[in-house]
Amino acid sequence: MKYWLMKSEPDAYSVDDLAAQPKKTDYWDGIRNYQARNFMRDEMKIGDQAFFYHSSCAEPGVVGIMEVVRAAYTDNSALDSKSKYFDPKATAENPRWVMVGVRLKRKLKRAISLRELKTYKALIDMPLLQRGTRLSIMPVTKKQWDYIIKLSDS
DNA sequence: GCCAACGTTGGC
DNA sequence: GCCAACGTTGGC
Repeated sequence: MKYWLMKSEPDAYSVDDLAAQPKKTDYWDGIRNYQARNFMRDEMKIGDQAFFYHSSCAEPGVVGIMEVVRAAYTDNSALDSKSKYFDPKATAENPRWVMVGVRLKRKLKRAISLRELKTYKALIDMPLLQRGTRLSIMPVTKKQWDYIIKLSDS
């Protein structure tokens, strides 16, 4: 089982939006970056755990815990000319983009801000904290995962 | 709103 | 296949 961090802008889709879905389950669409797509397509499996991360907002940080409930499948928003995620180069034969199904397990008892994450030596290697990293989906090690869970629960 | 960093595009 | 131009991300 692997661990992940998935970014979303709360103005567009927040952890509370996911919490409001039936069974707190939804799909994670709109990923238009190859490296992030490849993580979903090649490595994400049912049962994997993922942090819900709020980006581009007043207090960026980790806010929730999700579980992958469906492995990668076609992101049809790429084919929908009315979608904001429309990709003119995507075709039915080669849709290019995939999404996964996710379920919110719970919100963290205490959100862990980016500002706080940066203060811990144990997390120094997280890609999230590396200068210039813009990946919207990135792997998290078990150590980092456990460390953040402990922070939020204590 | 600014801007550094990075990814993608497209002319050559 | 190079690389300049452009668009996007995302923290601040």
